[in-house]
Amino acid sequence: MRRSREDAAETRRKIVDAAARLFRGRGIAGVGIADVMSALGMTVGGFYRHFASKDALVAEAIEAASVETTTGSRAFAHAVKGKAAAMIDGYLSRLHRDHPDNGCPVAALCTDVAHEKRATREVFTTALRRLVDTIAIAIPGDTKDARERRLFTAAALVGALVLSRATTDTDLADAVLDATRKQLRDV
Amino acid sequence: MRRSREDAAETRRKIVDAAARLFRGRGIAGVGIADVMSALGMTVGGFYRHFASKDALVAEAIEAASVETTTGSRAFAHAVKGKAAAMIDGYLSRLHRDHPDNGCPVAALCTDVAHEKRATREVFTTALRRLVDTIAIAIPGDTKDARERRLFTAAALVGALVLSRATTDTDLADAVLDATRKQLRDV
DNA sequence: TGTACATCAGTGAACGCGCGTTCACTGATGTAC
DNA sequence: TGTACATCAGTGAACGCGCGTTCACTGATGTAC
Repeated sequence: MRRSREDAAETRRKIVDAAARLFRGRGIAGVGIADVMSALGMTVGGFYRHFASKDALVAEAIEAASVETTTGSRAFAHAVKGKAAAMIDGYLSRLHRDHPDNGCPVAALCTDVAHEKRATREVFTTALRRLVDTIAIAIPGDTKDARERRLFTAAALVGALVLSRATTDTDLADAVLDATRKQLRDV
Repeated sequence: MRRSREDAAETRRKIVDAAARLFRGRGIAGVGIADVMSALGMTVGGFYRHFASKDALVAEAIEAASVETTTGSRAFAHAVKGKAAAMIDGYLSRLHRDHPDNGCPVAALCTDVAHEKRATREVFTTALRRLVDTIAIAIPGDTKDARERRLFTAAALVGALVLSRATTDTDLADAVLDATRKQLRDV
């Protein structure tokens, strides 16, 4: 039956939130519309009152996850002006590694997204820029070197997290995180 | 009809080669058994004379791609003793970025693999070790710092390549590659 | 060396399943008067 | 403010499609004598 506009808007928000969590945790191909809707205790049919397609949801979920993780006081967003160490430690923490569903969407979906439609990849590109902007709080400056160090830091952070998650050898997984944390601080 | 043992062995090799190329290029979920077999001009049925399942093929394809890219004179394998620059330049080249199907399987499949079966993830872990061993030709030494720099370099290389591939903004994609190349050389 | 039979690589159709999407329907909400 | 009607959020089943896997079959290859 019909729901009030506020209820409908809240349902939409809940769909995006659940999708953002599920896609990061199990990959884009690993999550179906039915999974997302049943996470809210709803059935599939209702989904298409809110979104035109799964692709549209994927794009919005990445955007939401990106904003959520880089603004406010979430996870690695503990970026302190001119102090890169705190942000690096947060991003490369075991907590962040072990909870991808709640973490950086750039790290969680970077190879998944390579095979998605252009619109989705553009949202991902915006998410990457947002990550680099967050790093800029810790590594400020308008010099060429500062800009390069931000991009370099982004690459090292994402690479280390992704490799640490993919590895079954827990010693190696921890070593990648520790080595990257230490070396990045010295740069 | 039945083929000779040599023919059969060659077919098996061709299946692994085609799979290694296709999985890297289009992702594990993006490639079906029919795609792999039709790349050889064969039909699906024959596949199961050689492999027990798609999972088994995935594992073997990753292994093959890993060996192929880290030994001999392929792509980024131009590692020169004590000279990291050549290897870094090769790995972070536009050629490598624009041809994932022929490149490092660790970079091509790092988030895909996170949602695969344990056996596949173990093969991936071996591939990561092999990448670090290749880096060890350029960055040798048994000190703690040398070991850390190898893991750090692996993270930065993989992260930069993956981000450069995922980004739609070609300026940003190139900048990530260039910045990482430059910064890694200074470490 | 030659012959009869067993083996098995590859074919092509079929099966079962899951997934994205559609649709007729329900009944509460929103709106026009 | 009250009433009659239109709207539309959500249901649950169905559709179409692609994919991994199976299977009966074919005929060349390998083997036993």
